[in-house]
Amino acid sequence: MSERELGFLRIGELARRTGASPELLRAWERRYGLLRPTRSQGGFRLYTAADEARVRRMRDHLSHGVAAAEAARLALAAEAAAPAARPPEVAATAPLQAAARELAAALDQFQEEQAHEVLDRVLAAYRIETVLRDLLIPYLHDLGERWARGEVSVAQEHFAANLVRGRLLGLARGWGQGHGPAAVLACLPAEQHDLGLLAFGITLQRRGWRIVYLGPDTPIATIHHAIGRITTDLVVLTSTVAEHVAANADAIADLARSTPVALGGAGATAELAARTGAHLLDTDPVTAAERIPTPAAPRRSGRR
Amino acid sequence: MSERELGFLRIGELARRTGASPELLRAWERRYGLLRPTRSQGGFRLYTAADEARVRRMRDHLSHGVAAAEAARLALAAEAAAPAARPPEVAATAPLQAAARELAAALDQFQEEQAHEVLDRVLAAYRIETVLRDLLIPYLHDLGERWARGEVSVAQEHFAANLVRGRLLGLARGWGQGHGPAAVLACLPAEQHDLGLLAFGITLQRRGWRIVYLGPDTPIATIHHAIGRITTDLVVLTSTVAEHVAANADAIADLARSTPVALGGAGATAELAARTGAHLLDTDPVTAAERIPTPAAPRRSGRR
Amino acid sequence: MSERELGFLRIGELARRTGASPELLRAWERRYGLLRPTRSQGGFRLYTAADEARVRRMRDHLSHGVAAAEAARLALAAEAAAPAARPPEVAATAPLQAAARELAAALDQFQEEQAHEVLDRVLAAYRIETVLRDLLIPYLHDLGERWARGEVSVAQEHFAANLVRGRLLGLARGWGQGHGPAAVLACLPAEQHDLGLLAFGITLQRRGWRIVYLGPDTPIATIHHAIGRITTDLVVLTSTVAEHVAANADAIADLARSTPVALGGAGATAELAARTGAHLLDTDPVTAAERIPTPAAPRRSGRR
DNA sequence: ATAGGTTTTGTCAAGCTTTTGTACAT
DNA sequence: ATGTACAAAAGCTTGACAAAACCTAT
Repeated sequence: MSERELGFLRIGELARRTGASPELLRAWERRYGLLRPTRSQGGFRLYTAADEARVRRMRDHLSHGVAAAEAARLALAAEAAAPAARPPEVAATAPLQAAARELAAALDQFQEEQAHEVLDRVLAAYRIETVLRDLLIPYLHDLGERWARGEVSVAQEHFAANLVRGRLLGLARGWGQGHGPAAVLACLPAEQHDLGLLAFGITLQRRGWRIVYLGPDTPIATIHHAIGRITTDLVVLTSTVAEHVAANADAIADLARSTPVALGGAGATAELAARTGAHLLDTDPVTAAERIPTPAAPRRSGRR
Repeated sequence: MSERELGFLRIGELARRTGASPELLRAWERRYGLLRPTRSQGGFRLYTAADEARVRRMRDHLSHGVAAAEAARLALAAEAAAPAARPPEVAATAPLQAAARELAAALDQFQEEQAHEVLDRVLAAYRIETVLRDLLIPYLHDLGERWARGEVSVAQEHFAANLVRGRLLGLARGWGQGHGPAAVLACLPAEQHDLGLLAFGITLQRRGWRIVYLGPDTPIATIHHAIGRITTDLVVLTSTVAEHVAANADAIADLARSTPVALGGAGATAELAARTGAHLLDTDPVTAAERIPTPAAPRRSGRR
Repeated sequence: MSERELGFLRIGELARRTGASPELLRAWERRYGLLRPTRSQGGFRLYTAADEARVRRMRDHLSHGVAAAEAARLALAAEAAAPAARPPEVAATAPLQAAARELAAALDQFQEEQAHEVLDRVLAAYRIETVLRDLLIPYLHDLGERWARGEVSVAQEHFAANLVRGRLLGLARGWGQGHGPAAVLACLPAEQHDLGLLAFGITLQRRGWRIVYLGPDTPIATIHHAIGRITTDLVVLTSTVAEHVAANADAIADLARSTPVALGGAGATAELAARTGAHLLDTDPVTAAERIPTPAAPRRSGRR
């Protein structure tokens, strides 16, 4: 199970690899449903690597004296449990919370594949905004708290954050194209946490905005430079530390005189917003983005 | 060292593991009720890991000089009853009816965002089966009736149906994976309504089945082709028009001779089911899927 | 006797280097498409180093007991994976072609999981527009042609189309929200092929539009109803059959008098577009969507 | 503990089809 | 170079068989 062996095996090769005769493999299929190969155009059985693993488990159980029918049952059952492909009725009441627990469990164990699997499933079933607001942001919040309490190592936190960042960046792809109003997004100097800002940007983009993303630790001067080159309808700045916001208050105020500025993150207080003339974002990033009004909606005609 | 023992052992292997002869194990069962094995289809005793532990305790007592009858009593007494916690079932459908009204209002107005928002909320709180049976299927039914009465335009109906289809296909993602029994799902020729069939498939998948989905307007002949490539345990065909079922009755009967076939949708009548040798699905798709028995193990052995 | 064929090998030399006879190499090309040599002026096959490597992989798989058809598939698929790992984009479509082959192989075999795996991998590496234009649309086109030639059964076609539709509808989720211009999308009456229209809609949405999707087989009259309820900037109609367009020409012309209409699909001809006063979409759906101008771009603030 | 019968499970065979490397004619 | 043909190898299905393992009852 090392590499991406997407290929199919025919029965002879499977037999050779597992040490079970073709006749026996067919009997196991017929009697216990151990294998369910697809067929070639001409009807030959085609097996996958997963099938090979299952036969191995079967043989293993047999060598331990388990009767064939039971060995097959066990070999099959191992699959229902291991890949959490099917959330086994745990917490049937709140599927999304169950998914959050699954995600946490996978990431705590450095199980990249299973984490992606959970995210794939959830993204297929829910709107992105919901996944961000009700799954990923609470998860990241919880992760941060567990890290603060020492329940999670730096390695686990980094692993999880980077995996989530990768997914968010994937969702963000192409967010700068289109014709809507444009927002410039940046973390204030010294601020490294950009996941909330990414969620904000994704939500905003899905409401018709174009996003110019400057990311963590951005000097205010850089923002001036960006604004000079792009018609900008909104600048969004975030920081988790109020002191860092305060340290940049004058520059922010200066910026806010020429362009609408919104201030978010745990370090953004009402007092600082008032002082800088910025708009305060005081809810979760998704809700905050949904509340941003669209500037000067174009009046369209139905008549031509 | 622990989960391998989830399987059953036959008497020979139990004897080998515990050092007690099969005859002795049977005698202990008969005389002291030490063991209460389940039986295989053919009558073989099947023991669990708990049985193995009990035999070990028995032998242990015996080696300490305790008389057999007393040893058995002790070995049995050691077992304490561990009551299993039962997950509470949430079943209040009143909020779902409210959600159905919200959904209808949103879709009637071509409000995609609100419709998705309702569905996200409901899916986050209820089991998928519940959402399908108590929200979406009633909603679609109602939509159809309003369309027939001319209260809803084709545009509204198309818009709503396509949005719901998108959500259902999202929930369906990955339903072909796994190693459970496989069902091939298709609408009969000329039939375009596949939403009920999607709901059926999603429910069936969550009960361990694999789904191969062929969708609307599928010629019967092509199902033979699919079956030739996939080990198929069930074929499900639906149509809303009895005449369309009747027009294909011979082909369905032919199919039913080689594979179990179930017939659903408003066009599936008891008479047609009897005529074609198909199983009739005469409830809502979710309930119908829940009633499909899982083929425990392919019991196709050639006994005579 | 010949020009210097820089870096190219002829079949004899390739045979000598790889140990496969020329006849065998030709058979592999014919049966599995393993090689696609360019030709010399006189018709000789000219192979590259990549071809040689591919033959080596093929032989390697064969020596491991993999059947020839599978060995070829793997040898080809290896090309899809390797370059995809590298930083992406820049219109290198060769890996996408390989991915298309992988996708075709998976879907032909009703392998849902592997098909999703290919799509996940590609979507993680490329822009959606690129995946649509260079992978999915060519794939669907090819699928249609193979179906017409009888190389693919209706079951395979249905299965593939429904899986792709599920992915597209997933990508489309939320396309009706936001504040951009709105487009109403529909297939003309009798038209069931909506995948191209979905691709069109997704592209348009990513450029800032809002989409109202009515889907297959939509009566023109009902579009009026939708337009009456939504401020509509564009109506897009498609059909693969010119006769169906012609049959609705008057209604389309009527519609086009009050709202901009674009006409796409294989059934949309310049003549019909001219007759109905509709705009002709005569490229692939993605390119067509990218060429749609945004109506009356709002002049945004950013006072300077 | 033994006898007599049943179930389970690995193996085999007959008759036919598909796959695949190689050969040959044009 | 192309296309067709061919035959060996590998597979398929159905049906059957026998040894091992297990049953009950005496």
